[in-house]
Amino acid sequence: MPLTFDPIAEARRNWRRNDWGAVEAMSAATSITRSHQILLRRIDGTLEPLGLNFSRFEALALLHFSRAGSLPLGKIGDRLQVHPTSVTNTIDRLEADGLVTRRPHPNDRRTTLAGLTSRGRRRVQAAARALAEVDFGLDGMPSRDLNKVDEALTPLRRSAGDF
Amino acid sequence: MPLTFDPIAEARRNWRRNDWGAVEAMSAATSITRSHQILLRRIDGTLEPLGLNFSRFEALALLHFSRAGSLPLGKIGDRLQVHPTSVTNTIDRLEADGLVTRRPHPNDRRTTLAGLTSRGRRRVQAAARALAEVDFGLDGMPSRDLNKVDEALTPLRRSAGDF
DNA sequence: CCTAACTACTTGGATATCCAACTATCTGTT
DNA sequence: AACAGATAGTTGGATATCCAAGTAGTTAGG
Repeated sequence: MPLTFDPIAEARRNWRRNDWGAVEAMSAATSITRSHQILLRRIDGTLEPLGLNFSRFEALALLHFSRAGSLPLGKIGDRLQVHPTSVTNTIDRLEADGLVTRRPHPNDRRTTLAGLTSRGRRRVQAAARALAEVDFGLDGMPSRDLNKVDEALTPLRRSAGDF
Repeated sequence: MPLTFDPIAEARRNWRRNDWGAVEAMSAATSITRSHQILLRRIDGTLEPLGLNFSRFEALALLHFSRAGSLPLGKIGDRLQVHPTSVTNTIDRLEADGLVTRRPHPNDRRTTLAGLTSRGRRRVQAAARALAEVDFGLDGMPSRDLNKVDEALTPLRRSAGDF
């Protein structure tokens, strides 16, 4: 059941009334949290018929973009900013679905390479088409606003040491 | 290990090179996803010494703002936009920590009310102070940018039927 | 009334994420 | 050469979320 008021506007009023401070930051953080929730649901919904979710898609896309079509698991974690155990889990699932294969690194026996199968390559391309089709769940947002979001969030990502 | 380049800028180049389309939307969606990840980690880190996470804090704050200091579980789920089972889980934990209590609704025996204990009320106020202290993980972001994010994301939330 | 449809919450099962600890391997210093 | 410390990945344990299904209670139509 949809609300009849903007819950974030309401939260702003409540924070102000209680003198809890940092109203702008609270509001922005809550907006981001809720937007992420909306987007993730739409994106995962789009990918679900393809047997993927956003995490697995991101991993496949990364492999697709790589020269050799394969990368060390650690590299994947660095790029996607997720914990090594999450990479293990993601690649486990992709491997079980026949979309990637694990292979030992030729020079470093600690390292495992994940490589796209041809099935995986076809799948990630289909998934990219599907996501573009629905504008990543952002259809309806003018590209001016998309850029505003992007620009405004770049300093946050930089402050987290992303690059 | 921090990257030496912006992974989203890199993704934009890759999407463009592969003609995958919807570059602006991909970029914004990825920014939001990553920003959410950063914020949630900072916020949960701030709340952890208080025995809370963001979800539990949000539930407590909602109860604090309510007239009676108590709300039906379903109402909490509507406001926080989470699944009923998540509310059950959240309230279970808060109740185990002695911050809320469950009480039957006086008129509708299907309904359970969650109510703040005095411990819970003190806790949520301390948590709000802690979060304001660190500007919700957004410290360093100029409030102009905070407002830009907020404004730009409002149509997305509206499109999801939030209000 | 009484039954069918709806609503509120919980339980059980699946998935995704993180952390701590472990194994295996590599590297740099002595 | 040998060992201490770093690095790569996995396993086990904890938590949070969702969905499907179940239980209990309420409401509205015949």
